[in-house]
Amino acid sequence: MHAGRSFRIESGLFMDNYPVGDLTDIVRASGGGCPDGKSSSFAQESISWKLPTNHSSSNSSKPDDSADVMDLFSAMEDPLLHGLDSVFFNSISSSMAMSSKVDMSDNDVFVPNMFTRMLQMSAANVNPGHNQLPAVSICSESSAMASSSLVKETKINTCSSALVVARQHRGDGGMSLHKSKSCLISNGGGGRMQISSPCNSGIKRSRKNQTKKVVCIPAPVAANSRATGEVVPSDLWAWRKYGQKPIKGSPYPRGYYRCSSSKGCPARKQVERSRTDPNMLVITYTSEHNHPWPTHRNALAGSTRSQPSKNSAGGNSVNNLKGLQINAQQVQKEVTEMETDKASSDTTSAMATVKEEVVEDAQGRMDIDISGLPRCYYRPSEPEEANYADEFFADLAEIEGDDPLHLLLNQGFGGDERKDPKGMDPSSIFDWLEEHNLPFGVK
DNA sequence: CGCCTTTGACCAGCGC
DNA sequence: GCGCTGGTCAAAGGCG
Ligand SMILES: [Zn+2]
Repeated sequence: MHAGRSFRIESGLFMDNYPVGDLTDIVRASGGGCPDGKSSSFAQESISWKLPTNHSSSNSSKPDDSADVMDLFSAMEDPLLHGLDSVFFNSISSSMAMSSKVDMSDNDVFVPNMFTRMLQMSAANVNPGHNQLPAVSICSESSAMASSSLVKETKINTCSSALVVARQHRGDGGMSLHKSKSCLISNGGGGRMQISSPCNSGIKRSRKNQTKKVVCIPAPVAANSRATGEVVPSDLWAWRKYGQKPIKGSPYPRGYYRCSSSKGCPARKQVERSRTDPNMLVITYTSEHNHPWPTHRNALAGSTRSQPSKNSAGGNSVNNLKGLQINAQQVQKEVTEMETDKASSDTTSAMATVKEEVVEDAQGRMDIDISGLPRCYYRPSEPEEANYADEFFADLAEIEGDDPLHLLLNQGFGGDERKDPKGMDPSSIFDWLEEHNLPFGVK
């Protein structure tokens, strides 16, 4: 089986019509700005925040889940995560989100939400027009699926869009990961994504073997709509597009991006629209950055221009910094990191599978990826698993009250549609947070 | 001037 | 070995 990974995501909402093909916008946004010198701050603070891991019985066995979790987070420093972060933000902002479900394989999965509060925050202000709030859920390994306590509790109501983040690291040997089946998400030839477990150590892996993180996010409305030209999801890194190709089976082309922050950086990212739901973007991150966040988004210089005639959706992080806009629309996001190991071949259904794996993994170490989550929010140090989420949110709530976030959110949503579509960049948020001394930094 | 996007060509992996 | 598909390279052109 080769690969055909495909992913099917269904969401209840539809935002705009996206013209086929323009991933560009999306990506661009992703370039997000990084906190300039401040980035260091992230690094310094290690976050101990952890997600509750007992969810599914499978891994429940592990007493030390927490420990694992910790590790996981430690891993978070991974730059890749940053990208996710950004995504997260975008999603948050999403206004329209209705209930959505992500479906990989045949199983429909509903993800619980986290960050609810955040969303809520944004909700009110953000979308005045829409009452519904998007809910975001994160599935970490632990939480992976619905069961995780954390998630559940946090869940907010509103229509939620779900965010799922799963990350899997493969050990080199591959074996480290879980056992067999777990990791895989199978692809169908048709459109499903498959993640296979690294079990096979023997396999040679070339490109495919690289660790990949797949994130599904609702395409920012703005971003998509070229007409309006809006926002694109951005992550904190600067990306440069180096190719685009039509993908078999999908009406939408896939854009290939590489990190432009550092020349030697192997980080890559692929962006494509979900064939099933054009509103969803599937972003695949490959390789990690070999450098710290760009202090300045230099590369950006040109970025903006990227969409000359088309739409200006793309905002570089740079841009973002300036104008922070956050727009998000739906909040459904799914992230899965996996190694591509085709070898694993099991096919199972995707989501379900994924989830399980995640859960399972305790030993394998699928890490949870919170990556999707904004680090900013992670609180350092909290021992209790269950509560993390709540606390976390609580914090958010506080923030909410304060408004900084509001500001950000509002701005974002408010939409400057007019001219600067580019805007929303999570990164900006980070900056903001930093300024305000909000807890953030995960790494 | 620097960086970006676009786009066709080239290369590698995989199935037949 | 061939063809298909996906991923990357590199030239050309554009924008700020
Ligand atoms: Zn990089």
